[in-house]
Amino acid sequence: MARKKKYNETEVVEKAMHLFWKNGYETTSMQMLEKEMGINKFSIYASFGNKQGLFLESIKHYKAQINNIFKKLEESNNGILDIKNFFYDSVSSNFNDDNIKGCLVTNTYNEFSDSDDPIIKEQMITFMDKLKSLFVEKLSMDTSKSEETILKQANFLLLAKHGLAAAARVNSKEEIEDYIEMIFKSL
Amino acid sequence: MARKKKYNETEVVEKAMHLFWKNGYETTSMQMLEKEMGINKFSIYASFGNKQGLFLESIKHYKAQINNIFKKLEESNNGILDIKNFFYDSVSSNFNDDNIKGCLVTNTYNEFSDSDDPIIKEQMITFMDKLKSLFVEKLSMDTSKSEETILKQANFLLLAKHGLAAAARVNSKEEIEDYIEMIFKSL
DNA sequence: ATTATTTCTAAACAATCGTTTAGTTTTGGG
DNA sequence: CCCAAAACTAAACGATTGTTTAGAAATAAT
Repeated sequence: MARKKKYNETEVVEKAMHLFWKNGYETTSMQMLEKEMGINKFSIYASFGNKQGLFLESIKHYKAQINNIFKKLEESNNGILDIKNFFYDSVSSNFNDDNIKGCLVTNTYNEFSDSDDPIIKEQMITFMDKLKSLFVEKLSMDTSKSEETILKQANFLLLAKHGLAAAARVNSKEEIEDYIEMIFKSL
Repeated sequence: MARKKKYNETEVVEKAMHLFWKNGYETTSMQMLEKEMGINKFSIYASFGNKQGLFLESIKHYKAQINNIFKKLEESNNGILDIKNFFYDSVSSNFNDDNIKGCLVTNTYNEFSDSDDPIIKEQMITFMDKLKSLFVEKLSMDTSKSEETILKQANFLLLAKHGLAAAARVNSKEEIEDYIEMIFKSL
């Protein structure tokens, strides 16, 4: 019927994701996105509506990308050890690529902690809730633990993961690894 | 010789500090600062040069304000327990005032982690270095610990403090307190 | 080949950013 | 009293933000 797009939408979303990941939502301008994605502003708006639409699509893409880490956590059966491996897996991308800073979801959670964008906020909460219930499930494998202990430890792990993502933005690999080891010494 | 200022500089800096604390540097606009400080843009520029000057003055004010927490940590002699109390003291302001989000220095550290503003960055590094050496000093009071263990634990505590400041932005008092207790279980 | 439809280029949009400037008001010293 | 110096008000600055629009280029179906 008409002309065909010269770009692949998932490809340009991935490039946008990396930019948001590195700089955060507000700091990333449409101008930067244009350059990084290699397409015109018009095309961005045609494909994703607006900046927020592109951002939400980037987060979706991010979640899909780290889904294999989650799957590994879900499918294994070694209790706390699985969580520890999950922590290591979560930061591994930070050491392979200098352009990556922490966890995109956690970064966004921090950036919008006092904002009131309901759509973005909901994305964050569901992510965190899923993580927490996974921790509870893993910890429950140790039948000697009381329900109260499990909830406390799950909370601890969630905050520790939150802190890990923050630390991964500025600290070295060695510091991060020492940190993870220490976290699991107390459990 | 001439007219006198109608405002007190330290008073307006304190108000600016709270705004930066809550929103971060970039998100806080001169317009918001005008309103919060109760003075005109012209007066802000006359007193502090520019936005960055006002921000640096806000950080100075922040450091002076939490200096008593540092002093308490320095002057006491109960080793690790002092550090634990320091952690509690560090987040206490978050529970008294809803307008406060985490630690201003840590927030700034995160916001500018990949920026290259040398002045602001140096402010952050000196703060973190001071904290680390204080941790080392406290941990060294336990003579049974090897130097390697001390350095590892100091690193852990620094990252934990970093994570705590991040968590204090979004988590509840109970979650924070559980987190602190868990941190010190492993030491 | 023509036509309808969609993509693209490029310019412009209003709003806001940090900053500056011109002009008025206040005030203390001669 | 008067004048000079500083502090105020308020408007404007150029640059950049996210978003929209007008028109040219391209393509599939008739």
